[in-house]
Amino acid sequence: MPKGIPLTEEDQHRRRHEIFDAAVHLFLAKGFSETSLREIAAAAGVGKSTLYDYFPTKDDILVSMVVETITDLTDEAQEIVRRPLPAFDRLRAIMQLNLESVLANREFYLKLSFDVQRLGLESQKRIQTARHAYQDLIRQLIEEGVNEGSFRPVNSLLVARLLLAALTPTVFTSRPTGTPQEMLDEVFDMFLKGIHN
Amino acid sequence: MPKGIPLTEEDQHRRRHEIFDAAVHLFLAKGFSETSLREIAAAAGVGKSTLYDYFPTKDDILVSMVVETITDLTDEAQEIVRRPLPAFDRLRAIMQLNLESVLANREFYLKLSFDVQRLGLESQKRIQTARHAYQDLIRQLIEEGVNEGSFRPVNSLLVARLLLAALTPTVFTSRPTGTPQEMLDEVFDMFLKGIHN
DNA sequence: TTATATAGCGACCGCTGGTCGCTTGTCAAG
DNA sequence: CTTGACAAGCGACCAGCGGTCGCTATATAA
Repeated sequence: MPKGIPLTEEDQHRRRHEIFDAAVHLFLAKGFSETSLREIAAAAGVGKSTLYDYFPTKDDILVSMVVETITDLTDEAQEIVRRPLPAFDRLRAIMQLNLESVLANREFYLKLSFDVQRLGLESQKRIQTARHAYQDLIRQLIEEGVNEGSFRPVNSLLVARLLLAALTPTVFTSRPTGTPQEMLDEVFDMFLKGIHN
Repeated sequence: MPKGIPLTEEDQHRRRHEIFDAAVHLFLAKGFSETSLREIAAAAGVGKSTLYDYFPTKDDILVSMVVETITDLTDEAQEIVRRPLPAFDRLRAIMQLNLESVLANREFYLKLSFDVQRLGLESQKRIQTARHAYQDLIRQLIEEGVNEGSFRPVNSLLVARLLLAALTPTVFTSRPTGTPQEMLDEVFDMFLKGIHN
């Protein structure tokens, strides 16, 4: 409905979120590139070009979605980091949280995480920033563990990235070796003790 | 050039390879989805629909490329497996080989490995088969190590997948902690000894 | 000479993400 | 009350995509 009166900022946000939700729903159900802007517009109950009043490109909707997901996870992890527990237990708890997040966002990881990789440079940077914040949380935790003396003096950033890189492909495999929980336990055990005798 | 005489099987293969090479070249230079069939046809010096006489779809060209890459790597790894060395040394050599392959196919991993994830089910299966063969090589090596007593009794398939899953994201990161070789060494060390004190 | 089969092609199809100029509706100024 | 400016929304339109189809040209076989 065309209106002559400018939308309040709150209205704009609400509208934007309506479109966002419709898009996310479709992305998760059908995948990113299989969802057309025409479908998003129809689902959100607006015209196609109205989308462009709220998001500069289709990619941008995906970027917002990814950043939001990572940011939410980071916030929850931050809470764990603050607990008065040994680094080891907190690291364990964060990995558990991450597993649960991955499982809860199963469709996202299966259907959309790859689309993220082919976004433009600027989009990548926005996502990278969010991801680095999360990585740094874990990195810092590992450093605490090293200082506590409970971890060997490892390269904390590399280990943080390894841990995170291990989780998704471990859980979403065509040849699982157990339940996701069991696999996480094994992975964590591996990271702690290594495979060497 | 239209001809009434059927191509010999060898001619067909040669033609197919011309198209394949042109496509691979463009894929690596520009990316998969940024390369159009019209460009491939032009580069190969044939008409657009002639492509379809040699490849059923655009995706299929990518699948062939991926399978070929994995198969080549598997063959080289197979050679290492056969060496009369302790499992540990052979595992190390294979990881080194893998690193070199990843670095040699840098463009492929950076630009194309994500496109692979959104191929159709049938394409995925063809690639999976090739990848599983490679995984199983490493899995078997780890089992040998376990039997030798040099490795703890770990879940060999899970560890094989972890090793492979760790390599690419470790080497191709926006925050490297050293040269690829140094990072591989650290990763390998981590897998062997773990982070625990 | 005719019939048949092959190799190759480009016009064409439905679809995509993105753009542009038009319409509609409201407020502010004269 | 009229008019002008402007916000908001829209759908026709664009170039380009992967893929299809029916036609042409050519060579062999009968």
